[in-house]
Amino acid sequence: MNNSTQQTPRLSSDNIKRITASILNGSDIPLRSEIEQQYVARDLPAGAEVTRFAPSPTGFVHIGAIFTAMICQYVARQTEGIYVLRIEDTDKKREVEGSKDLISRQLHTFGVEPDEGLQDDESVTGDYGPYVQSERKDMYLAFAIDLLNTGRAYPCFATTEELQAAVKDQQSKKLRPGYYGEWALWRDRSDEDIAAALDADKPFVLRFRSEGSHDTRMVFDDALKGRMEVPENDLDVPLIKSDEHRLPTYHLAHVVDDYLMRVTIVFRGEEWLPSTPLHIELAQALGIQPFTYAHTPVISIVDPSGGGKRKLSKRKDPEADVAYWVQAAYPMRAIKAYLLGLANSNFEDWYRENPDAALSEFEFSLKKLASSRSPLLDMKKLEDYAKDEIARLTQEHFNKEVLAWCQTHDHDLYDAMMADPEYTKRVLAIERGGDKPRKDVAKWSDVPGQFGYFYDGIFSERFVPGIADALEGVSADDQGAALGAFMATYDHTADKDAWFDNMKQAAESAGYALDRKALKANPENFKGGLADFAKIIRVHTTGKTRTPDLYTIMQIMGLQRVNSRLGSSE
RNA sequence: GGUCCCAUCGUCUAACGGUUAGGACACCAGAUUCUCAAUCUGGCAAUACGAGUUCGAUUCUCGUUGGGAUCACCA
Repeated sequence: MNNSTQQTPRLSSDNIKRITASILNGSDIPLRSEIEQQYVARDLPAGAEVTRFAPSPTGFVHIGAIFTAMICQYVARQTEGIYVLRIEDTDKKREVEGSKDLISRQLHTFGVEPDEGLQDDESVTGDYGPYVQSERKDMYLAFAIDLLNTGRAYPCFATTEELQAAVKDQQSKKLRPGYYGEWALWRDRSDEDIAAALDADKPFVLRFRSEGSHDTRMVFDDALKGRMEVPENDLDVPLIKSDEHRLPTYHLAHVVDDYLMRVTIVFRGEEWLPSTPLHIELAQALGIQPFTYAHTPVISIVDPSGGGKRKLSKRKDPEADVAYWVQAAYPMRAIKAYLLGLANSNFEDWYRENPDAALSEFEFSLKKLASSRSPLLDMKKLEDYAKDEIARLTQEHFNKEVLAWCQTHDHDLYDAMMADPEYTKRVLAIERGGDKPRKDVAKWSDVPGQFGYFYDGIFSERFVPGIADALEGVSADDQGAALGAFMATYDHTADKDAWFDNMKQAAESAGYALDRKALKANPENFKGGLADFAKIIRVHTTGKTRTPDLYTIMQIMGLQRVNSRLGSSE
C-alpha cells in the first residue's frame, strides 16, 4: 500500500469545495489539526492500556456486552490504564429512546462502570469526550474532509437500486459482491459528472477510496488470535452517510474516536475481524498509527430447532438480554464469576481457592482468553455458581438480600415477613449455616416460591391452589385419613425422633407400609410407603412436594399453623 | 459462493511432542433411620476423519469433513 496522504486529489478543487459545503450544510467546524490539539496524549504509567467498551443504544444490553465490558475493565485496571464507555449512536434509525441510561445503569448493576464516559447517575467523567458519537459529529466531518482533500474520499451518488443491481450482476457473474474496483460506480467519475450530480442536488455518501487489492495479502497481529494473514481491503465503504444528520459509519467513527481518545487496545466482538483490514487501511490513509485489536469470542447458545450453535439473539433467547438476569435477580457476583470462567479457564480454580476474595483480585490474563471459539451459554452451570454464592452468604446478608428483593418485587410477601420479624428470621435460617447449607435459591426471584408458604395469607393465596395437583392420584378420602391419623398422634412438643416415631405410627395406622420389603412384596396390602404418607402431610403443610425437613418446618410454624393446615379436613 | 476463524467428554475447558487424556457443570448409581435439596462415594463420557513428519502426535504439516463469522448509508 503506498502512502496515500501524498496522493494528488482526483477531484477538482471546485468540486471539493462544493462537496465540503454540502456536507457541512452551513455549519462551521474546526480543522482536523485543531481537534487533534485538544486531545493530548494521556499521562499514564508505561504499559497502561486504554480500553473502551462501545455499545449501540438499541434498547437492551446483551450478556456478551457485559462480558466484553468486564474484559475492558480488567485489562485497564490491571495495567493502571483507563476503561472508557463510548456510546455508538450513529444509526439514528435503530436508536431506542432511553438506551444510553439503560446501558450505564446495567453496567453499574454488574459493577463494570467505566472510568470515563457516561456514569449511572447520568454525569459524564473524562477529558476525552464527548463520549457519545452523535455529539462528536464535527470531528468525523473534519477527518472526512481531510480525506476528501487528500483524495482518499469521494462522493457517491448511486441509488440503492443501482447498488442492488450491481450486486445482482456480480452474483450472476459469480463475482465477489461489493463496491470495489470497476464496480465502484462513482470512484472514477469525471468532475463534470460529479458537478452535474451536485447541481441536481442528488444525495450522496462520502466513500473511502481504497487502494488495497484483494489479491494482495496483508498481515496484522490480533492480541488474542495472533498473526492474521488476509487479503487487503479493496472496498470503497461509505464514511459519511447521505441523510441530513451526516453522521459517520462505524468504520470512520471507530478510527477517529479511538485515535482521539488514545485507546490502545480495541476490544470488540469477533464479528469485526473481517473488516479489520479496512480499518487498518483507513487509519493509514489518515496517517494514524493502526491500533492493536483484540477480537473477543461471542457468547452463543445451542439452537434448539437447528443443530449448531448460533449467536444469542434478543428475540429468541430471553437470556441474551441482561434485563432477564437482573429481573430474575441472579447474584451479580455469580454471573460475573461465570463469565470470568468463560474468559479465563483458570478462574474456576482460583475461585475455589479464594471463595471470599473480591473478583477484582483475580489476575486476568489476555493469553488465556485467546481460545477463540465462541462459548455456549450454560445456564445450569451459572445456576450452580449462583446457588453456591447464595449459600455462602452470611445469615445476616442473606436476610437482607431476601428482604430487599421482596420489598421491591413482592410487596405482599414483604409485608407478611415484616409483620413478624422474629418468625421470618427463623424461617430464613432453615437449614442454612453449618457445613452443608441448603442450595435451593439460585436467584432472588426464587424466594417467594421457597419461603412464601410460611405466611398464612400467601399460603392460602398462592400455595393452596396447587395442593390438588401435587397430590394428584391420591383420593380426598385417603388424604383426609392420612391427615387425621397424623394429627391424632401429633405432639408439638415432641423432639425430632419422637415426632418421627409418631409419624410412623400414624402412617401404619392409616394403612401405609413402614417396611419397604413388605410393601414391595405385597403392594396391594398398603396405600403406599412412608414416603407417600409423608408427601401428603408435606403438601398440606407447605403446598409443595419439595421442602426442607418437615419437622423443622412444623416447629417453626407453630402448633396453631399446623393445626389450621392439617387439622380440618378441607 | 468468496474471505477469515475454529475443531478434546453433552457443555466450558486442561494437558514444554512422551499423561491410565485431567478438572468443572450436567447426567447415572449407591449412601445419608421420610420427600426434595444439599452432602459423600462411585460411574458414564472426548482428542471429527485421512495422510504425512517423528522412536513417539491431542499437540507440528497437508487434505477432507463439520461448525462459526463476514460480504449494508447496522454496529
